[in-house]
Amino acid sequence: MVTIYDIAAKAGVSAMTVSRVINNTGKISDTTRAKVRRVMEELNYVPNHMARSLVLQQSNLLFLLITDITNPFYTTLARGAEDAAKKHGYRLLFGNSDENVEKEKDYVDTILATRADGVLVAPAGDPSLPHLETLRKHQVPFVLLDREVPGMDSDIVLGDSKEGARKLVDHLTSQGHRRIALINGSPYISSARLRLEGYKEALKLNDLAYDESYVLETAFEPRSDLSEIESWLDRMDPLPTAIVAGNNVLAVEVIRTLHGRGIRVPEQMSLVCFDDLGPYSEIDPFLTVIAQQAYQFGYLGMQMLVERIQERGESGLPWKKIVLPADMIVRRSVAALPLRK
Amino acid sequence: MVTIYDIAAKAGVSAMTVSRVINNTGKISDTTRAKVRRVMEELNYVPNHMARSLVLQQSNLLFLLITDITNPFYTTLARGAEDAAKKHGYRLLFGNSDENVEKEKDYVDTILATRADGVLVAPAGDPSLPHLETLRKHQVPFVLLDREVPGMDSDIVLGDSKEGARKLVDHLTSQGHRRIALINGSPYISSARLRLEGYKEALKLNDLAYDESYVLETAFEPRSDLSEIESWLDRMDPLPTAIVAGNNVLAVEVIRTLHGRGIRVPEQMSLVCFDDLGPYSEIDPFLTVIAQQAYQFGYLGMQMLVERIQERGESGLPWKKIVLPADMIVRRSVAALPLRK
DNA sequence: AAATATAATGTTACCGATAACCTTAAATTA
DNA sequence: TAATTTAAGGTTATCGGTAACATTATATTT
Repeated sequence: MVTIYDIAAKAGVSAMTVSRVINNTGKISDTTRAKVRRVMEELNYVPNHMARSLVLQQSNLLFLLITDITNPFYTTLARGAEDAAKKHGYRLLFGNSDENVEKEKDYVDTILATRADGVLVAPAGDPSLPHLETLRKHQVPFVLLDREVPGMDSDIVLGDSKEGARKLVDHLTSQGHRRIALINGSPYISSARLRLEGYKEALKLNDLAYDESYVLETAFEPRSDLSEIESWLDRMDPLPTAIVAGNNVLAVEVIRTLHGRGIRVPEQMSLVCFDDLGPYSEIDPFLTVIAQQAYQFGYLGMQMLVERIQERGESGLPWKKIVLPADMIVRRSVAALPLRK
Repeated sequence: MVTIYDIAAKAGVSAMTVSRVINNTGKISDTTRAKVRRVMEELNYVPNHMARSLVLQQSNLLFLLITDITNPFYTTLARGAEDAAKKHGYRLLFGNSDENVEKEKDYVDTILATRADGVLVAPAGDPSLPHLETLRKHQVPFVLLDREVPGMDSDIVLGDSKEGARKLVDHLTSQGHRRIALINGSPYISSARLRLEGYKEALKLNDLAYDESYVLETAFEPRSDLSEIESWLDRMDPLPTAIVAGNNVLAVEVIRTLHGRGIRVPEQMSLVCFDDLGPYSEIDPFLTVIAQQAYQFGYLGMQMLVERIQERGESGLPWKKIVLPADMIVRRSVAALPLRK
């Protein structure tokens, strides 16, 4: 590896002069600058980021931790974060925790070890608390995305999950549905809890009874094993006429399972969910969804993060919380039921 | 930031002893080890990865550079790479170049600067050559994914693009199609070139004339502006009865454009493409595709990369090339045409 | 002409860790 | 008992940069 000392020797100057040329600091004669530049090109010099960060005590690196890299919600969010980071001159790297608290911990270690200047975290869930505490303890600025973690105050960008769930249920009841089931993520994830709450509230407001057997709490990330959904469907008697899915992944798995049983959507079962399916929903605009503004989650979150970093912990501004609206897109996955009674 | 010197002072030992405890090297008494460990926990010590890498001359970090983080092909590939990296005890970070050679250069700089131990690269295209040369010059082991770059030999994982294109065209002709158009990625991308070649060859074998106006060479990544596709459709006279799309993104854009014109797929236009739409194709198995084994691209590529790294450039084994088969999944996006003449 | 300022560069110490070598006391062997 | 191992730990130099201070020659001011 070529170092500034190699450059210095070949150019007949001191290492410090090379450093000055690289960083455009101090006073350097044009002759020397040109000479050093030439030698740098000749030897293909690349600065050693680690040595630099070590002495400067900052890395200029930012991280984005997402929980499911195959989910269009998070990849769109990533694009937003990327654009905002670039705008502010930061480098952004991604990590994928796979909704797995262990992997998340590994990434937090990597983040601390590489002395990242800040992190955007979509936490795996409530059990992420210790990781966030670690970040806080080490004074790494972070902004949470999509999910709150009880016990941890911070800047955060959220979607209006409760309102979203209410809208979905209201839409279903407006189409005549009265037996409405919910398949949701883990109760250790704040957004899942709020969606359940919104669901319950909307049922009550529509004079519908809450039936525990109509609710399945499982995982937000894709599973190859659909048996949990299968047995849930077996358990419900009578079957609901409509299902609310806590996110896009669950919606897809429900559809797969239903298709396996020859149940068609929406003819025999209506379905709505949170989060769109990415650009691919355009092929066949089918699912009625709460289309969260994924790109904004990333973009606004990154903006808050950069502000925090640049403020350098001096002022201790209060934590900011952005709640993005839950907009419903009505498409074709809900059947209108004949009014009964 | 807590350092080993803080630990050492508080534990009443030397920094070297702390280092030994951390790395489980040398001989340390149980008493001392326990004492050091306790202090480390008390002070929430996290090793400084940069200082460590600086002296060890290796970072234990691997990178994966993809060109479109919103494309399920690449995210699935990323999952494969991740799993393989984890299996070998490496940390993996992601970068997204957005099919943009400039951004790709930034990432290459980051990679060099952080002294990554190796990189998995899906290159943006032929103009990526200088970046790869930079990596080579700095002796960073890398494995190419999905695309060849003329002028650069290396380990590589490819799909059988030519064969894939032939299969798609053959399938279309077998259904009676004789006017078959192609929308493809940039000719500066090897896979796009091979797909065009396969398309031409298959036309010839089927006794169909090659008509230049039936081919549109554009970009593989999503564009908000569909006017290029619009004017291509305007230009073709008569319209083709079927379109081959060079990847999933293009297929989606074609569908959007066609829908905008009230042209239905497959009733009025048949459509096939490379790469599946991720889990979401399961909702409505619609598009007939060449389903490349995205996960294997990442998994096998990572395996080759790790082998290269561990071999440490000593033996200079010949470059390895893995060509994954092009398997077609026939679904419903192709209409059977009545036989004419 | 002497005093002072300034441009251009060099020297030294340090960031946080580890390798390589060194020291010391206790344990083992001859 | 003297000689030799061994266990347990310390010292020093180094990785590749940069901040802070020092130096030198030239230019400017009085």
